[in-house]
Amino acid sequence: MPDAIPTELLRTFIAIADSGSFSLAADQISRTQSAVSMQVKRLEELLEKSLIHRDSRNLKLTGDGVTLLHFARRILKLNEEALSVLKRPELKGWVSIGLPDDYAARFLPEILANFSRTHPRVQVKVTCEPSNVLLEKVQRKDLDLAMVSSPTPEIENGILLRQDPIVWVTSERHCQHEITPLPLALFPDECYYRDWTLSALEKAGIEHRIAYTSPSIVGLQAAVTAGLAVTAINQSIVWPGIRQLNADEGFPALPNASFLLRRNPESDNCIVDSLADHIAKAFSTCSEFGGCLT
Amino acid sequence: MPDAIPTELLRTFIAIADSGSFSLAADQISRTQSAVSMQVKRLEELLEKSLIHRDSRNLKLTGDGVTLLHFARRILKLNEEALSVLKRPELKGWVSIGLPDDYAARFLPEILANFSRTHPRVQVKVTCEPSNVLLEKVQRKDLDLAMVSSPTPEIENGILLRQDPIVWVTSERHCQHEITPLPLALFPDECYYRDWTLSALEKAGIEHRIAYTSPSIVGLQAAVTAGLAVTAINQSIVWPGIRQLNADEGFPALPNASFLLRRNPESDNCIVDSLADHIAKAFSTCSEFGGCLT
DNA sequence: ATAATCGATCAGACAAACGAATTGTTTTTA
DNA sequence: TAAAAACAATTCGTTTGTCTGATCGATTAT
Repeated sequence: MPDAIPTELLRTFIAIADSGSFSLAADQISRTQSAVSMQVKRLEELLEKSLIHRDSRNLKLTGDGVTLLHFARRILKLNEEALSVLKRPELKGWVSIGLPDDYAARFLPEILANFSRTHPRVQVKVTCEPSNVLLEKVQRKDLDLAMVSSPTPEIENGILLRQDPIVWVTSERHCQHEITPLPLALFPDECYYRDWTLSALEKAGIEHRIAYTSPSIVGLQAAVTAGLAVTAINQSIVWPGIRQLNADEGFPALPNASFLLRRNPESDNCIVDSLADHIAKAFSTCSEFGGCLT
Repeated sequence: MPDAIPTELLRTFIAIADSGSFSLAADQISRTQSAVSMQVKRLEELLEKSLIHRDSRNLKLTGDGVTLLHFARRILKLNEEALSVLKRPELKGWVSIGLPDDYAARFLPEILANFSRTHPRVQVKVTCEPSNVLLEKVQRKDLDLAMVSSPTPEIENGILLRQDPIVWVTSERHCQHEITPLPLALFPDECYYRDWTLSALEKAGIEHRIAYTSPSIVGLQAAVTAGLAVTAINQSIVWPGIRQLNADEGFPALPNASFLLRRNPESDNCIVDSLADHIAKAFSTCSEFGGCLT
């Protein structure tokens, strides 16, 4: 049942670590030197550890001190972030974003829920199209933002959200992947994956046939889950009822894809900034999306 | 220049959100109801926002309240973690870990630095071998832990540290990757990659020759950086002076690999736990390793 | 040797926060 | 419908904690 560490004490501790002196830290936090000294004492008593080694002239953090400093910085950073989020003025307006429907189903609900909670007056227009169509729309300035799958991890005005390998998947309860010729469920035309999938199979010399096509992921999901065909999808959208096929089951490797956020440089208003930041942060910090929550 | 939010207020706020009542929250934090009420008032004045909507009978968080609650939980979690880390008893003893030398160079310095700071009395024995050799050593109980590259993301007694695609790399300043036959730098024998690399090239019908072999990654680094050959390595150990080759440059896709931490179930002492936790946490929270810092 | 700097410590002052009691409102029970 | 109970807001008096300012001892620079 440990007590919580008061934020003030941590702030002071950081000031000391940064300035290397109690007196300078005192200036920094607008307190007297004696106040700083007493705060350190309180902190050390609370943790029952020596944190700062006071030898003649120079201060030095102990091992525990260094450990605490890491935590202190993270805690204060969160604290400041909370304040800046809560203090920022309310945004009003709209922003347009596009992403493939498979990704939309997987990521959009959480992203939009959180975003619209912090920005209730912002309207988000969502467009679902294949990645290449979306990129064209961004070029033509029909979209502010696009979340796209790409064969390269870097594109102009784009930031990497996550590595997203393409994997073979089959039904959990069927063995379609052992049938010859291999029955495939594919997108019709525009999609990279179609080409990648087919050429990978050809190079590997695996006989196959296109058993099912659908312009939307929902169709492919149905076909694969029902055991009509196998397909290749981004790993991040693997859904319940299917399983990933490993290299040792004889399937050829597929290119590594990346999931990117592409920004229209023309639309430089703060609402677009805000949504772009929100998405980037979601992917770097949310465990659901492959990051971590801390 | 925002003030910091006192930890106490956040703790109270969480208690209210969890219990749904000021009075219950008061019990939970061992204060009176009036104290809770006043703390909420202080919090709302500090943030200049209404946080809790008091309508008849039921409390409900406002949008800002929900936002704050997220931050509050994260901050308090960090706070508790800091306390538990600093309060835990000092461990003494040793633990053995193995990992391929390329990963060792990339990840071990930071991991060991942090670990030995928090556990100065623990000695870590490090062994560098190819992944398959390490797995054998874990079987034979010669190692407590092993960090290995694997073609599958799941193995017995193992946890996934990160997806780690295998990628083609060439010198930043040379064009070895355009030469026919393609000059390769490879590990001698034991390594998966050697087989994967060669068979991928054969399937793709790309003429190649082994121009250079080395049992250690240092040798491959030298050969590739100097522009003597190209090779395939895990993406996470890409080093300065080389660049990744993309699918559109005609190179065949390679299997997706995973970077795993394998544990010897026999060695169940708390020192091993401690190092294993430390490594897992480093990969899930440290941006250097592909996670995030928060 | 003297002055200056630094952190620890003490005493007094002040303000912040608390507990207990009270009020007003709403919901539940009789 | 009245009474009781539950809940949060508020007030008041008190305590507690934290700050300032002064002083002390130790170390270093002049």
